[in-house]
Amino acid sequence: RSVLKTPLKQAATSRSALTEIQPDCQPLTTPPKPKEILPADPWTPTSNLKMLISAASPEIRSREQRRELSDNSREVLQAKHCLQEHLSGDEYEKSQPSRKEKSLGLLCHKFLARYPDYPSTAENNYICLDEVAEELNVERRRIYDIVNVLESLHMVSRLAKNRYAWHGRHNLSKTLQALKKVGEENKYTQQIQMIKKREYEHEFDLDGESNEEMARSFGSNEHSEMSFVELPGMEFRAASVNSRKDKSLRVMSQKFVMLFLVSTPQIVSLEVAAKILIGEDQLEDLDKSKFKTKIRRLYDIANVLSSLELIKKVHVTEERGRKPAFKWTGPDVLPSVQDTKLETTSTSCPPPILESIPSKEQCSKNLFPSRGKQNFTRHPSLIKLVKTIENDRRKIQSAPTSPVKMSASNFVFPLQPGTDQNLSALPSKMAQVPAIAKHQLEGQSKKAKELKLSRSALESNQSSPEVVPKPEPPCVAAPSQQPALAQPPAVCPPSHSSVSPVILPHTPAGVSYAIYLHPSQAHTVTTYSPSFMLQPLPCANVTGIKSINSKVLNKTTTEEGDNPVTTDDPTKSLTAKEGPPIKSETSSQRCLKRSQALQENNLIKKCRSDEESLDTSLTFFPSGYLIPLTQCTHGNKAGFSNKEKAGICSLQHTTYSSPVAGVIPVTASELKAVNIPAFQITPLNIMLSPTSIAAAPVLSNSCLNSSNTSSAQNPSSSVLNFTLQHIGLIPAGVQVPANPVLQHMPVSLQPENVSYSSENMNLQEEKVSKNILQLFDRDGLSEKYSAPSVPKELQEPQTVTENFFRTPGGPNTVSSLSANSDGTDRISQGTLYIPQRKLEVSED
DNA sequence: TGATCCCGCCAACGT
DNA sequence: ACGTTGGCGGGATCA
Repeated sequence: RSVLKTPLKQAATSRSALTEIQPDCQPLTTPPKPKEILPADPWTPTSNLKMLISAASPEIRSREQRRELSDNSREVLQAKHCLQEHLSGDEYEKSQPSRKEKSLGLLCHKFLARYPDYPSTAENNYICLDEVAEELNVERRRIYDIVNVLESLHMVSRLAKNRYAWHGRHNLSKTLQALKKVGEENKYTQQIQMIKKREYEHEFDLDGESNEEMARSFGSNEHSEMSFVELPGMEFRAASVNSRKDKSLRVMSQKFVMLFLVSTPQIVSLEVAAKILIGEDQLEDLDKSKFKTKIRRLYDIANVLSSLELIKKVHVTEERGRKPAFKWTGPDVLPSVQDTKLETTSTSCPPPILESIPSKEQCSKNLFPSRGKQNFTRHPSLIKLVKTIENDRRKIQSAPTSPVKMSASNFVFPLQPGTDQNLSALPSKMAQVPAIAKHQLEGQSKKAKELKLSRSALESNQSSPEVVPKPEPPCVAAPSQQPALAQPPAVCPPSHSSVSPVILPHTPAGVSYAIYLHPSQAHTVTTYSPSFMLQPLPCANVTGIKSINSKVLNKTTTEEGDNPVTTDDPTKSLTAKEGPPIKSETSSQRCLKRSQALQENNLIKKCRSDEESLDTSLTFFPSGYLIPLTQCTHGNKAGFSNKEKAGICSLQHTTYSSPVAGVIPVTASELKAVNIPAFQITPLNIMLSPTSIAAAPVLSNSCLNSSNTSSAQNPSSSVLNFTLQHIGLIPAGVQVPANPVLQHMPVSLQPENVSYSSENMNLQEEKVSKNILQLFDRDGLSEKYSAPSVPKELQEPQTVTENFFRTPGGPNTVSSLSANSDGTDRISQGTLYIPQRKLEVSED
């Protein structure tokens, strides 16, 4: 009896079942907060279907969503109750959700249906886990599963406990690019090949040794540091302590995705994926249970990825049999390029080191220098510091974050006192700024203290702290050749104008850092630094190695056969070392340092951000995370030639030079005060907290200029400035532009959408101004203006693809697959060539 | 049966 | 001390 119940009650039921074990049902699961927002959709047997359908069409989805949101509330609640009552007695076998109805995939669909793929900045894109869980009638645990993988794709980001920000697919392409890069760096392709090869050999007999060897090579390979490609670590905080991190679903998810992006027929079997992922963690004995567990997790991930329509389940039939696998159906990840007009666009793994200016992609690639768990290595004091900071930040964040039941009101600038959004949202409200600012700044002094502390801590930690003369974070990879050139991604807190806030962890020669701006952050984040991420660029290893590898690979191919890979095999050695011995060492060290540096940077950033804004919207990126680089577009080699220039972030360069952003040449001195990150994004949308604004005066100005708006002109700005100055947030001389108007630019303005060609830029510019005008026109702004979907013209090709693949029943790739899978297919990435006997992919 | 993967215990983490 | 996250794997379902 307990079994059959209304869906709603189901949870309860199951719990009761457990009751035997656990008398108290509630206690086990975190008690659902009595949230009122009930499920917008009463669980009807068809609700799932409905959801699915709506999910299928973004338009419909959003429409529905809106509707639902609008009427959720009491009525719904009551309805629900009624429903419950009714149902309770029935024989709802049907509703008895057969397992499938409870599947993660479905749940994910429902989850996704709640949010638009491309949310406008203006909308309220917050996700409250409690609410969601309740509305979807699932335990929170399940929501975490979903959110975690979404997080790995940067589709959401955690704001505070129980709260996430929804970014939708805005960052997707960037993220994927970054992941691809990392995947390439990690040599996933090769690993995959190895595994396949191994399997192949298995067929014959070679297992034993082969395995061992595999393991060995594998191990060495990974050991090369990927162990922790913790790209995923979106969470900084967690980072500080995290222990579970490496196993995290997030990480796994990213890695999993990488596998797809890296492999040629973009099909990955669970088995292979599991092996690789396991291998990474530790090439240990391929423990059966471990393997099994891995597979389980992969299913979880696959389910949500499937819901996102990034992959789809297929079956690969090989001699051995039919193996479950997944095929990438997501957007093609372009190899970078298009944006880098000026630069060399090396598509596939260009050698970072030598590369003068890394393209955006490259940056991403560099993001995750393979490094071991060094991330965890940070100095204790740092950790502590981080924690402190983080905590502080959280507190701050959570406060303003109050539940705002805006669920229904998503859009629009909710004016909540104390929220930066308010500022940004309503220009007219600028008058309120002072008050708000004050409010927000309450903790300022405290923060300042912290900052100090943190800084000191940092310094102490730093073995050889370098003060970066220029706060500019270089987004470009520094040429490895220049050892001395460490690019300090320093972000300096403008307000304090401490010149070199960023003490760069001194990096070993050749290491450069890049700062990546998370596109999504643009809206959420305040101006500057917080939004970016410093990345160490792994320069040393890729280039040379790669070429070597390919060579080797070729060789291997030739030799390919039964012989297990022997040590002699160049491939192996390469794999293991990842380059010439000397180099490898260096590189590893670098990696380490880099990571440390990264962390430090992050810390710094955090501190700053903390200091600067109490704002909830501030988000920091953890070092380990892969963050799509918004615009590392024009690389500038020039910058690297000398140290001074080095200080300037290519990003900035880009930014400033970009028409869109409003080009404002920044002088070194200016740089001090200004911050890079704010760059182009600024024009788009920045939720500025008073503080943050203060922080990036220059930027703002640039933005304004570009938009024809002058900060100075806005009366509000003066108020703001006054306030800020008064409070001491900004130096007297500094002017903070009030450009709230700009903050809520339509999505299309997002950096990622900015095309790099001049024409496009112009286009964008136009668009921007238009938008701006619109903004001005609307006095209220209180209404959500329709979020402009990204104009096709502005979209990158991939985007199109993305859309395309969404089409139900889209092109089936079978045919294309077959092309690749014929016996001759070769691995494009230049890895071991492993004969693949007819691969048949069957879709379900 | 093997492929899937739901469910929820429970530990790490956070406050 | 309690709430939040989320690793993990038993074992139920599905195909």
